[in-house]
Amino acid sequence: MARHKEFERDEALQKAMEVFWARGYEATSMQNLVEHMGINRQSLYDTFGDKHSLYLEALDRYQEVESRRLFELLEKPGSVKKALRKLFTNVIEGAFEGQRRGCLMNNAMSELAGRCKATAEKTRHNMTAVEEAFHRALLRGIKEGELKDLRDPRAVARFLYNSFQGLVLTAKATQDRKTLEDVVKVTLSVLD
Amino acid sequence: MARHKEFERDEALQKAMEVFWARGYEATSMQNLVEHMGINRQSLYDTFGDKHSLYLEALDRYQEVESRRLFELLEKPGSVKKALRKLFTNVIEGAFEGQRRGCLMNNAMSELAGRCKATAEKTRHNMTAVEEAFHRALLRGIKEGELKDLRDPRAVARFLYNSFQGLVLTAKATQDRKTLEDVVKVTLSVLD
DNA sequence: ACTATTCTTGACTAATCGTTCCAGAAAGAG
DNA sequence: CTCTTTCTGGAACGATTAGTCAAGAATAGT
Repeated sequence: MARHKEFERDEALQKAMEVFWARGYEATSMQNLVEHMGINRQSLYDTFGDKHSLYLEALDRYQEVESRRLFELLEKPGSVKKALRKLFTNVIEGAFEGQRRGCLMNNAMSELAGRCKATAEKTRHNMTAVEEAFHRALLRGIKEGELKDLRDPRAVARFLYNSFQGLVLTAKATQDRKTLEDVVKVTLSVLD
Repeated sequence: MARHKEFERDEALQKAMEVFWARGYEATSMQNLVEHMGINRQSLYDTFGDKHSLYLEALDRYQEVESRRLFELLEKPGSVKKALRKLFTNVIEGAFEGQRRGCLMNNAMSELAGRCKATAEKTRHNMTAVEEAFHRALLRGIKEGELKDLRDPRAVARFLYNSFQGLVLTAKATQDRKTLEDVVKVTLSVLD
């Protein structure tokens, strides 16, 4: 047969994801991708197809990697409330790191979901996954007696998802810690 | 002297705003703008400078027009809760109109605020204005006896802003009315 | 070693990007 | 009318865009 690839597909995809994450879809050029991914232009096209296909694959990878992180945090034994607070606090901390790239799914939703069906599909899938994770966490908190018996845990899970995405966005515009902490405070007060 | 402009500056700016609103900054080309604004390419540059300056002016115009609309809705005599519900419901309805362009400030925050100081500044200004409007509405509701004595109206106002922006975003990804209504239901339950 | 396949490389499309230039048409002031 | 200014339209700018081509280097199986 023939020779093997000289790069790891997953590593290259990871790099591509980071570029899209930081710059968005339109503002990212193939030249940017070639440079950051560290692979050749032709290899890029051979391996991932065109820019749009690569973007969609990057969304998939983000979904796998970042969702798993979220699931682990929420499913770890211990206080559900503390886990949720940790999650929201992480977003606040993100506002003070240099990049302020937000969340790739959030960005995709804003930039492309309105005019690209595939993107809308993937962000919707992400939404249900996150909502589901919140829902499971809430049910666990109730079962373990930490949370009061919420009237509608499904609605609260959706509410948490919404506030979470809102916070990611708000943290792009303001660096005022008090503002962001106020949001988290009131959001989580729904659980009391 | 010389001849007058053959177009209304404000009308042209309005058109430009609509294009940026629907397509975002990067995805909008000067060609798009020329076509939709209905003015000549050169006139565009003479009147508004370059693309970026035009975008910033479009943000200003959005701020003026849409904020006034928001203020009027919230300051109109009558139930504050109903006004808030109306505001959030409007966002839900927006999810079922063809365009799904969201909110220009929201889009700007997501696409540019992370890497453009001027945009960050303008979106931050918008945030404080909206937060302020929510705050005034809450105080009015309390004074008029409609709302209970919230512990921290400032924090609740920020929370409402955050949920509002979150909803605008969420409505880009999902068309499931129940999901969006669940979010509004729990969000507004904070006032009970 | 030979051959078949595939990877890598950099030059190369054609189109589009934001922006500018220029010539001429239009219109107010004298 | 003339003069002066401004608006208009199209052509053009160089840079960059996404994507392709062709040729050589590398490595597998035989």
